[in-house]
Amino acid sequence: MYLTKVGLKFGRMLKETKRDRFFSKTLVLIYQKGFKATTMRDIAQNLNFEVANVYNYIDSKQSFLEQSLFGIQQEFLNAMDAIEDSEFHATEKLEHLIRSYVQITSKRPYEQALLVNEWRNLNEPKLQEFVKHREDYEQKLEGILIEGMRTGQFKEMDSQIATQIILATLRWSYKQFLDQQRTTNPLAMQKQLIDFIQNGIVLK
Amino acid sequence: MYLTKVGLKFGRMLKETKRDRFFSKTLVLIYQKGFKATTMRDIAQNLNFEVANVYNYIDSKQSFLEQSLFGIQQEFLNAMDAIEDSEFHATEKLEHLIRSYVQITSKRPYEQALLVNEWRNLNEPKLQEFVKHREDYEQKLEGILIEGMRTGQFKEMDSQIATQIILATLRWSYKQFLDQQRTTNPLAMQKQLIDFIQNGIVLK
DNA sequence: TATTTACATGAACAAGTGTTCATGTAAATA
DNA sequence: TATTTACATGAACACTTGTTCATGTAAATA
Repeated sequence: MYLTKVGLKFGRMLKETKRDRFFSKTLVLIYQKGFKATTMRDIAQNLNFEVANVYNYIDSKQSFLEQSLFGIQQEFLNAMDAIEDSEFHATEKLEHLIRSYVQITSKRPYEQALLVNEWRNLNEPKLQEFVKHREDYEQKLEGILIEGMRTGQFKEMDSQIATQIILATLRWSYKQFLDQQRTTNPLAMQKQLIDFIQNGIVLK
Repeated sequence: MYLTKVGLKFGRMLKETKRDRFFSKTLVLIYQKGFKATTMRDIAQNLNFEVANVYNYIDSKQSFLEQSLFGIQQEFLNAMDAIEDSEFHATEKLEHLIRSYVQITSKRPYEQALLVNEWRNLNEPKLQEFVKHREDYEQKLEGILIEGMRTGQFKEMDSQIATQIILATLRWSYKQFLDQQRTTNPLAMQKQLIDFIQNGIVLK
Protein backbone atom coordinates (compact mmCIF):
# COMPACT_ATOMS: atom_id res chain seq x y z
CA MET A 1 0.00 0.00 0.00
CA TYR A 2 1.42 3.33 -1.01
CA LEU A 3 -1.30 5.57 0.43
CA THR A 4 -0.38 8.09 3.08
CA LYS A 5 -2.73 8.48 5.99
CA VAL A 6 -4.77 11.61 5.50
CA GLY A 7 -5.17 12.62 9.13
CA LEU A 8 -1.76 13.87 10.14
CA LYS A 9 -0.28 15.26 13.30
CA PHE A 10 1.90 18.32 12.95
CA GLY A 11 5.07 16.32 13.55
CA ARG A 12 4.26 13.96 10.71
CA MET A 13 3.38 16.81 8.41
CA LEU A 14 6.90 18.14 8.43
CA LYS A 15 8.36 14.72 7.64
CA GLU A 16 6.11 14.56 4.56
CA THR A 17 9.14 15.97 2.69
CA LYS A 18 10.43 12.45 1.96
CA ARG A 19 7.42 11.78 -0.16
CA ASP A 20 7.77 15.17 -1.83
CA ARG A 21 11.39 14.43 -2.53
CA PHE A 22 10.40 11.30 -4.40
CA PHE A 23 7.95 13.12 -6.62
CA SER A 24 10.08 16.15 -7.37
CA LYS A 25 13.27 14.21 -8.06
CA THR A 26 11.42 11.73 -10.26
CA LEU A 27 9.75 14.53 -12.17
CA VAL A 28 13.12 16.07 -12.96
CA LEU A 29 14.57 12.73 -14.00
CA ILE A 30 11.70 11.98 -16.37
CA TYR A 31 12.01 15.46 -17.81
CA GLN A 32 15.68 14.85 -18.54
CA LYS A 33 15.49 11.32 -19.94
CA GLY A 34 11.95 11.16 -21.27
CA PHE A 35 9.18 9.03 -19.81
CA LYS A 36 9.68 5.90 -21.90
CA ALA A 37 13.44 6.04 -21.51
CA THR A 38 13.25 6.36 -17.73
CA THR A 39 13.09 2.92 -16.11
CA MET A 40 11.87 2.11 -12.65
CA ARG A 41 15.47 1.20 -11.85
CA ASP A 42 16.61 4.64 -13.01
CA ILE A 43 14.09 6.23 -10.69
CA ALA A 44 15.28 4.11 -7.75
CA GLN A 45 18.95 4.76 -8.42
CA ASN A 46 18.27 8.48 -8.66
CA LEU A 47 17.02 8.33 -5.07
CA ASN A 48 19.66 5.89 -3.83
CA PHE A 49 17.43 2.97 -3.07
CA GLU A 50 16.26 -0.28 -4.66
CA VAL A 51 13.59 -0.76 -7.35
CA ALA A 52 11.00 -2.45 -5.21
CA ASN A 53 10.87 0.54 -2.92
CA VAL A 54 9.54 2.73 -5.70
CA TYR A 55 6.24 0.91 -5.30
CA ASN A 56 5.92 2.26 -1.78
CA TYR A 57 5.33 5.64 -3.37
CA ILE A 58 3.37 4.89 -6.53
CA ASP A 59 1.18 2.11 -7.89
CA SER A 60 2.81 1.96 -11.27
CA LYS A 61 4.82 3.93 -13.79
CA GLN A 62 1.62 4.80 -15.61
CA SER A 63 -0.12 6.06 -12.48
CA PHE A 64 2.75 8.46 -11.85
CA LEU A 65 2.29 9.91 -15.31
CA GLU A 66 -1.47 10.12 -14.90
CA GLN A 67 -1.30 11.88 -11.54
CA SER A 68 1.25 14.39 -12.75
CA LEU A 69 -0.48 15.17 -16.03
CA PHE A 70 -4.03 15.46 -14.77
CA GLY A 71 -2.84 17.50 -11.81
CA ILE A 72 -1.23 20.25 -13.88
CA GLN A 73 -3.85 20.07 -16.60
CA GLN A 74 -6.55 20.79 -14.05
CA GLU A 75 -4.61 23.84 -12.94
CA PHE A 76 -4.74 25.25 -16.46
CA LEU A 77 -8.41 24.38 -16.86
CA ASN A 78 -9.31 26.14 -13.62
CA ALA A 79 -7.49 29.28 -14.71
CA MET A 80 -9.33 29.20 -18.02
CA ASP A 81 -12.73 28.81 -16.36
CA ALA A 82 -12.10 31.75 -14.04
CA ILE A 83 -11.34 33.92 -17.04
CA GLU A 84 -14.24 32.67 -19.10
CA ASP A 85 -16.70 33.48 -16.33
CA SER A 86 -15.41 37.05 -16.07
CA GLU A 87 -16.91 40.16 -17.64
CA PHE A 88 -13.74 41.30 -19.37
CA HIS A 89 -13.41 42.18 -23.03
CA ALA A 90 -11.70 39.69 -25.33
CA THR A 91 -8.42 41.61 -25.26
CA GLU A 92 -8.35 41.57 -21.47
CA LYS A 93 -9.39 37.95 -21.33
CA LEU A 94 -6.52 36.97 -23.58
CA GLU A 95 -4.14 39.06 -21.55
CA HIS A 96 -5.25 37.39 -18.33
CA LEU A 97 -5.01 33.99 -19.94
CA ILE A 98 -1.42 34.56 -20.99
CA ARG A 99 -0.57 35.83 -17.50
CA SER A 100 -2.09 32.83 -15.76
CA TYR A 101 -0.48 30.44 -18.22
CA VAL A 102 2.99 31.87 -17.62
CA GLN A 103 2.34 32.04 -13.89
CA ILE A 104 1.49 28.34 -13.65
CA THR A 105 4.36 27.41 -15.93
CA SER A 106 6.90 29.34 -13.88
CA LYS A 107 5.70 27.67 -10.69
CA ARG A 108 5.69 24.14 -12.06
CA PRO A 109 7.92 24.02 -15.12
CA TYR A 110 8.73 20.32 -14.91
CA GLU A 111 5.10 19.32 -14.83
CA GLN A 112 4.44 21.68 -17.72
CA ALA A 113 7.27 20.01 -19.64
CA LEU A 114 5.60 16.67 -18.97
CA LEU A 115 2.31 18.07 -20.21
CA VAL A 116 3.87 19.23 -23.46
CA ASN A 117 6.18 16.29 -24.14
CA GLU A 118 4.86 13.14 -22.52
CA TRP A 119 1.09 13.14 -22.72
CA ARG A 120 1.11 10.69 -25.59
CA ASN A 121 2.51 8.03 -23.27
CA LEU A 122 -0.81 7.85 -21.48
CA ASN A 123 -2.74 4.63 -22.01
CA GLU A 124 -6.39 4.43 -22.93
CA PRO A 125 -8.83 5.39 -21.60
CA LYS A 126 -6.86 8.11 -19.79
CA LEU A 127 -5.38 9.31 -23.06
CA GLN A 128 -8.80 10.03 -24.48
CA GLU A 129 -9.82 11.85 -21.33
CA PHE A 130 -6.70 13.96 -21.45
CA VAL A 131 -7.20 14.92 -25.09
CA LYS A 132 -10.81 15.82 -24.43
CA HIS A 133 -9.78 18.22 -21.68
CA ARG A 134 -7.16 19.76 -23.92
CA GLU A 135 -9.68 20.24 -26.71
CA ASP A 136 -11.98 21.90 -24.20
CA TYR A 137 -9.24 24.31 -23.33
CA GLU A 138 -8.42 25.06 -26.95
CA GLN A 139 -12.04 25.60 -27.81
CA LYS A 140 -12.45 28.13 -25.03
CA LEU A 141 -9.39 30.03 -26.21
CA GLU A 142 -10.77 29.98 -29.73
CA GLY A 143 -14.01 31.38 -28.34
CA ILE A 144 -12.15 34.34 -26.92
CA LEU A 145 -10.48 34.97 -30.27
CA ILE A 146 -13.75 34.75 -32.16
CA GLU A 147 -15.36 37.16 -29.72
CA GLY A 148 -12.44 39.52 -30.19
CA MET A 149 -12.81 39.41 -33.95
CA ARG A 150 -16.56 40.00 -33.75
CA THR A 151 -16.10 43.07 -31.57
CA GLY A 152 -13.32 44.45 -33.76
CA GLN A 153 -10.55 44.03 -31.20
CA PHE A 154 -8.68 41.37 -33.16
CA LYS A 155 -8.10 41.29 -36.88
CA GLU A 156 -9.95 38.78 -39.06
CA MET A 157 -8.06 35.48 -39.18
CA ASP A 158 -8.47 31.72 -39.21
CA SER A 159 -9.46 31.25 -35.57
CA GLN A 160 -8.26 27.64 -35.40
CA ILE A 161 -4.83 28.46 -36.71
CA ALA A 162 -4.59 31.53 -34.49
CA THR A 163 -5.48 29.40 -31.47
CA GLN A 164 -2.78 26.89 -32.25
CA ILE A 165 -0.14 29.54 -32.92
CA ILE A 166 -0.85 31.23 -29.61
CA LEU A 167 -0.73 27.95 -27.75
CA ALA A 168 2.53 27.04 -29.45
CA THR A 169 4.14 30.22 -28.14
CA LEU A 170 2.74 29.68 -24.65
CA ARG A 171 3.74 26.03 -24.46
CA TRP A 172 7.29 26.84 -25.35
CA SER A 173 7.74 29.13 -22.35
CA TYR A 174 8.59 26.41 -19.80
CA LYS A 175 11.98 26.04 -21.44
CA GLN A 176 12.85 29.55 -20.39
CA PHE A 177 12.24 28.67 -16.75
CA LEU A 178 14.22 25.44 -16.96
CA ASP A 179 17.20 27.07 -18.59
CA GLN A 180 19.79 27.30 -15.83
CA GLN A 181 21.86 29.83 -17.76
CA ARG A 182 19.52 32.68 -16.92
CA THR A 183 16.83 33.26 -14.34
CA THR A 184 13.79 34.61 -16.11
CA ASN A 185 11.35 36.86 -14.34
CA PRO A 186 7.79 35.53 -14.89
CA LEU A 187 6.41 39.07 -15.10
CA ALA A 188 8.90 40.05 -17.80
CA MET A 189 8.04 36.83 -19.63
CA GLN A 190 4.32 37.66 -19.48
CA LYS A 191 4.99 41.10 -20.91
CA GLN A 192 7.06 39.74 -23.79
CA LEU A 193 4.49 37.14 -24.73
CA ILE A 194 1.55 39.53 -24.53
CA ASP A 195 3.35 42.05 -26.68
CA PHE A 196 4.39 39.44 -29.23
CA ILE A 197 0.96 37.90 -29.55
CA GLN A 198 -0.79 41.24 -29.72
CA ASN A 199 1.58 43.23 -31.92
CA GLY A 200 4.26 40.99 -33.40
CA ILE A 201 7.85 42.07 -33.84
CA VAL A 202 7.70 44.78 -36.48
CA LEU A 203 8.34 48.33 -35.33
CA LYS A 204 5.61 50.77 -36.29
CA MET B 1 23.65 -5.97 -46.54
CA TYR B 2 21.01 -3.36 -46.94
CA LEU B 3 22.75 -1.12 -49.46
CA THR B 4 21.14 -0.58 -52.84
CA LYS B 5 23.38 -0.60 -55.88
CA VAL B 6 23.93 2.95 -57.05
CA GLY B 7 24.22 2.34 -60.79
CA LEU B 8 20.69 1.56 -61.90
CA LYS B 9 19.06 0.73 -65.19
CA PHE B 10 15.81 2.46 -65.94
CA GLY B 11 13.78 -0.67 -65.27
CA ARG B 12 15.20 -1.02 -61.80
CA MET B 13 14.67 2.63 -61.06
CA LEU B 14 10.92 2.29 -61.24
CA LYS B 15 10.93 -0.69 -58.89
CA GLU B 16 12.76 1.40 -56.32
CA THR B 17 9.31 2.19 -54.95
CA LYS B 18 9.44 -0.85 -52.65
CA ARG B 19 12.27 0.70 -50.74
CA ASP B 20 10.44 4.05 -50.65
CA ARG B 21 7.36 2.31 -49.37
CA PHE B 22 9.34 0.96 -46.44
CA PHE B 23 10.64 4.37 -45.46
CA SER B 24 7.42 6.30 -45.90
CA LYS B 25 5.22 3.75 -44.13
CA THR B 26 7.69 3.43 -41.27
CA LEU B 27 7.91 7.19 -40.94
CA VAL B 28 4.14 7.44 -40.57
CA LEU B 29 4.06 4.61 -38.05
CA ILE B 30 6.75 6.18 -35.89
CA TYR B 31 4.93 9.50 -36.07
CA GLN B 32 1.76 7.85 -34.81
CA LYS B 33 3.21 5.68 -32.05
CA GLY B 34 6.38 7.55 -31.12
CA PHE B 35 9.90 6.30 -31.77
CA LYS B 36 10.50 4.47 -28.49
CA ALA B 37 7.05 2.91 -28.54
CA THR B 38 7.44 1.61 -32.08
CA THR B 39 9.11 -1.81 -32.04
CA MET B 40 10.89 -3.47 -34.94
CA ARG B 41 8.04 -6.00 -34.91
CA ASP B 42 5.52 -3.16 -35.23
CA ILE B 43 7.40 -1.88 -38.26
CA ALA B 44 7.45 -5.33 -39.85
CA GLN B 45 3.79 -5.99 -39.17
CA ASN B 46 2.88 -2.61 -40.62
CA LEU B 47 4.43 -3.79 -43.91
CA ASN B 48 3.11 -7.34 -43.72
CA PHE B 49 6.39 -9.15 -43.35
CA GLU B 50 8.59 -10.61 -40.62
CA VAL B 51 10.95 -8.77 -38.26
CA ALA B 52 14.21 -10.01 -39.69
CA ASN B 53 13.34 -8.54 -43.06
CA VAL B 54 13.42 -5.04 -41.64
CA TYR B 55 17.19 -5.38 -41.53
CA ASN B 56 17.27 -5.70 -45.30
CA TYR B 57 16.31 -2.02 -45.39
CA ILE B 58 18.11 -0.48 -42.43
CA ASP B 59 21.09 -1.27 -40.23
CA SER B 60 19.33 -0.58 -36.96
CA LYS B 61 16.49 1.30 -35.37
CA GLN B 62 18.88 4.05 -34.41
CA SER B 63 20.25 4.42 -37.94
CA PHE B 64 16.74 4.94 -39.26
CA LEU B 65 16.25 7.79 -36.84
CA GLU B 66 19.64 9.29 -37.66
CA GLN B 67 19.10 9.16 -41.41
CA SER B 68 15.66 10.72 -41.16
CA LEU B 69 16.63 13.46 -38.75
CA PHE B 70 19.86 14.55 -40.34
CA GLY B 71 18.24 14.45 -43.76
CA ILE B 72 15.49 16.92 -42.96
CA GLN B 73 17.68 18.99 -40.69
CA GLN B 74 20.12 19.55 -43.55
CA GLU B 75 17.23 20.75 -45.68
CA PHE B 76 16.45 23.48 -43.17
CA LEU B 77 20.10 24.40 -42.77
CA ASN B 78 20.53 24.77 -46.53
CA ALA B 79 17.52 27.05 -46.76
CA MET B 80 18.90 29.16 -43.94
CA ASP B 81 22.32 29.48 -45.58
CA ALA B 82 20.80 30.57 -48.87
CA ILE B 83 18.95 33.36 -47.07
CA GLU B 84 21.91 34.38 -44.95
CA ASP B 85 24.10 34.80 -48.02
CA SER B 86 21.52 37.05 -49.68
CA GLU B 87 21.50 40.85 -49.78
CA PHE B 88 17.98 41.28 -48.43
CA HIS B 89 16.99 43.44 -45.50
CA ALA B 90 16.21 41.76 -42.20
CA THR B 91 12.45 41.97 -42.79
CA GLU B 92 12.76 40.27 -46.16
CA LYS B 93 15.17 37.68 -44.79
CA LEU B 94 12.73 36.74 -42.08
CA GLU B 95 9.92 36.58 -44.59
CA HIS B 96 11.90 34.29 -46.84
CA LEU B 97 12.88 32.14 -43.90
CA ILE B 98 9.28 31.63 -42.87
CA ARG B 99 8.33 30.80 -46.44
CA SER B 100 11.07 28.23 -46.84
CA TYR B 101 10.31 26.75 -43.46
CA VAL B 102 6.65 26.25 -44.28
CA GLN B 103 7.54 25.02 -47.76
CA ILE B 104 9.81 22.25 -46.44
CA THR B 105 7.34 21.36 -43.71
CA SER B 106 4.45 21.02 -46.14
CA LYS B 107 6.52 18.74 -48.39
CA ARG B 108 7.80 16.49 -45.62
CA PRO B 109 5.52 16.86 -42.61
CA TYR B 110 6.27 13.45 -41.09
CA GLU B 111 9.99 14.06 -41.09
CA GLN B 112 9.39 17.48 -39.59
CA ALA B 113 7.28 15.84 -36.88
CA LEU B 114 10.19 13.53 -36.19
CA LEU B 115 12.52 16.51 -36.00
CA VAL B 116 10.31 18.22 -33.46
CA ASN B 117 9.31 15.24 -31.34
CA GLU B 118 11.94 12.51 -31.54
CA TRP B 119 15.34 14.12 -31.71
CA ARG B 120 16.04 13.36 -28.07
CA ASN B 121 16.04 9.66 -28.87
CA LEU B 122 19.32 10.06 -30.72
CA ASN B 123 22.31 8.46 -29.01
CA GLU B 124 25.62 10.16 -28.46
CA PRO B 125 27.60 11.32 -30.32
CA LYS B 126 24.88 11.94 -32.91
CA LEU B 127 22.75 13.75 -30.37
CA GLN B 128 25.44 16.31 -29.73
CA GLU B 129 25.95 16.82 -33.45
CA PHE B 130 22.25 17.33 -33.95
CA VAL B 131 21.97 19.88 -31.16
CA LYS B 132 24.99 21.74 -32.48
CA HIS B 133 23.34 22.08 -35.90
CA ARG B 134 20.13 23.25 -34.32
CA GLU B 135 21.96 25.86 -32.28
CA ASP B 136 23.64 27.03 -35.46
CA TYR B 137 20.26 27.51 -37.05
CA GLU B 138 18.87 29.35 -34.05
CA GLN B 139 21.88 31.62 -33.86
CA LYS B 140 21.49 32.61 -37.50
CA LEU B 141 17.84 33.42 -36.98
CA GLU B 142 18.78 35.47 -33.94
CA GLY B 143 21.32 37.27 -36.10
CA ILE B 144 18.57 38.32 -38.48
CA LEU B 145 16.48 39.63 -35.60
CA ILE B 146 19.37 41.57 -34.12
CA GLU B 147 20.13 43.09 -37.52
CA GLY B 148 16.48 44.04 -37.85
CA MET B 149 16.48 45.75 -34.46
CA ARG B 150 19.71 47.60 -35.24
CA THR B 151 18.28 48.96 -38.50
CA GLY B 152 14.97 49.93 -36.89
CA GLN B 153 12.86 47.37 -38.73
CA PHE B 154 12.03 45.35 -35.63
CA LYS B 155 11.18 46.67 -32.22
CA GLU B 156 13.65 46.31 -29.35
CA MET B 157 13.21 42.98 -27.62
CA ASP B 158 15.08 40.11 -25.99
CA SER B 159 16.51 38.52 -29.13
CA GLN B 160 16.88 35.06 -27.61
CA ILE B 161 13.30 34.93 -26.46
CA ALA B 162 12.06 36.33 -29.76
CA THR B 163 14.02 33.66 -31.61
CA GLN B 164 12.48 30.90 -29.56
CA ILE B 165 8.97 32.28 -29.88
CA ILE B 166 9.24 32.48 -33.65
CA LEU B 167 10.63 28.97 -33.86
CA ALA B 168 7.85 27.69 -31.63
CA THR B 169 5.23 29.04 -34.03
CA LEU B 170 7.06 27.64 -37.06
CA ARG B 171 7.64 24.21 -35.54
CA TRP B 172 3.99 23.84 -34.76
CA SER B 173 2.95 24.21 -38.40
CA TYR B 174 3.51 20.56 -39.40
CA LYS B 175 0.40 19.63 -37.45
CA GLN B 176 -1.69 21.65 -39.83
CA PHE B 177 -0.43 19.60 -42.78
CA LEU B 178 -0.96 16.29 -40.99
CA ASP B 179 -4.49 17.14 -39.96
CA GLN B 180 -6.69 15.09 -42.28
CA GLN B 181 -9.75 17.15 -41.44
CA ARG B 182 -8.68 20.02 -43.67
CA THR B 183 -6.20 20.42 -46.49
CA THR B 184 -4.15 23.50 -45.78
CA ASN B 185 -2.65 25.52 -48.57
CA PRO B 186 1.06 26.09 -47.85
CA LEU B 187 0.89 29.58 -49.34
CA ALA B 188 -2.02 30.56 -47.11
CA MET B 189 -0.13 29.13 -44.17
CA GLN B 190 2.95 31.19 -45.01
CA LYS B 191 0.84 34.32 -45.18
CA GLN B 192 -0.80 33.67 -41.80
CA LEU B 193 2.50 33.01 -40.07
CA ILE B 194 4.25 36.01 -41.57
CA ASP B 195 1.39 38.28 -40.58
CA PHE B 196 1.23 36.87 -37.07
CA ILE B 197 4.95 37.11 -36.44
CA GLN B 198 5.20 40.58 -37.91
CA ASN B 199 2.03 42.21 -36.59
CA GLY B 200 0.34 39.98 -34.02
CA ILE B 201 -3.39 39.61 -33.76
CA VAL B 202 -4.61 43.01 -32.60
CA LEU B 203 -6.49 45.14 -35.13
CA LYS B 204 -5.00 48.60 -35.59
C1' DT C 1 4.37 -1.56 25.73
C1' DA C 2 2.15 -3.19 21.64
C1' DT C 3 1.21 -2.10 17.11
C1' DT C 4 0.75 0.28 13.12
C1' DT C 5 3.16 3.00 9.59
C1' DA C 6 6.77 4.41 6.42
C1' DC C 7 10.64 3.03 4.28
C1' DA C 8 13.65 -0.40 2.75
C1' DT C 9 15.76 -4.91 0.55
C1' DG C 10 16.84 -8.97 -2.74
C1' DA C 11 15.24 -12.41 -5.57
C1' DA C 12 12.33 -13.75 -9.00
C1' DC C 13 8.76 -13.48 -12.82
C1' DA C 14 6.83 -13.22 -17.48
C1' DA C 15 6.90 -10.55 -21.32
C1' DG C 16 9.05 -7.81 -24.58
C1' DT C 17 13.22 -5.74 -26.65
C1' DG C 18 16.77 -5.10 -30.75
C1' DT C 19 19.51 -7.91 -33.28
C1' DT C 20 21.80 -12.03 -35.61
C1' DC C 21 22.06 -16.19 -38.21
C1' DA C 22 21.32 -19.67 -41.49
C1' DT C 23 18.53 -20.28 -45.14
C1' DG C 24 15.33 -19.69 -49.08
C1' DT C 25 13.34 -17.86 -53.56
C1' DA C 26 12.05 -15.21 -57.52
C1' DA C 27 13.59 -11.74 -60.47
C1' DA C 28 17.14 -8.86 -62.65
C1' DT C 29 21.65 -8.76 -64.51
C1' DA C 30 26.02 -10.39 -66.62
C1' DT D 1 22.79 -19.78 -68.52
C1' DA D 2 25.07 -18.48 -64.42
C1' DT D 3 25.06 -15.29 -60.92
C1' DT D 4 24.11 -11.48 -58.39
C1' DT D 5 20.49 -8.76 -56.12
C1' DA D 6 16.33 -7.74 -53.52
C1' DC D 7 13.19 -9.50 -50.60
C1' DA D 8 11.69 -12.84 -47.45
C1' DT D 9 11.41 -16.39 -43.31
C1' DG D 10 11.76 -18.64 -38.48
C1' DA D 11 14.33 -19.63 -34.67
C1' DA D 12 17.27 -18.10 -31.35
C1' DC D 13 20.18 -14.79 -28.54
C1' DA D 14 21.22 -11.87 -24.61
C1' DC D 15 19.31 -8.26 -22.27
C1' DT D 16 15.94 -5.06 -20.30
C1' DT D 17 11.46 -4.09 -18.89
C1' DG D 18 7.56 -3.31 -15.13
C1' DT D 19 5.94 -5.60 -11.42
C1' DT D 20 5.31 -8.86 -7.33
C1' DC D 21 6.45 -11.25 -3.14
C1' DA D 22 8.24 -12.35 1.21
C1' DT D 23 10.70 -10.16 4.49
C1' DG D 24 12.97 -6.72 7.50
C1' DT D 25 13.60 -2.51 10.54
C1' DA D 26 13.28 1.88 12.81
C1' DA D 27 10.15 5.31 14.10
C1' DA D 28 5.55 7.06 15.20
C1' DT D 29 1.27 6.08 17.27
C1' DA D 30 -2.22 3.84 20.30
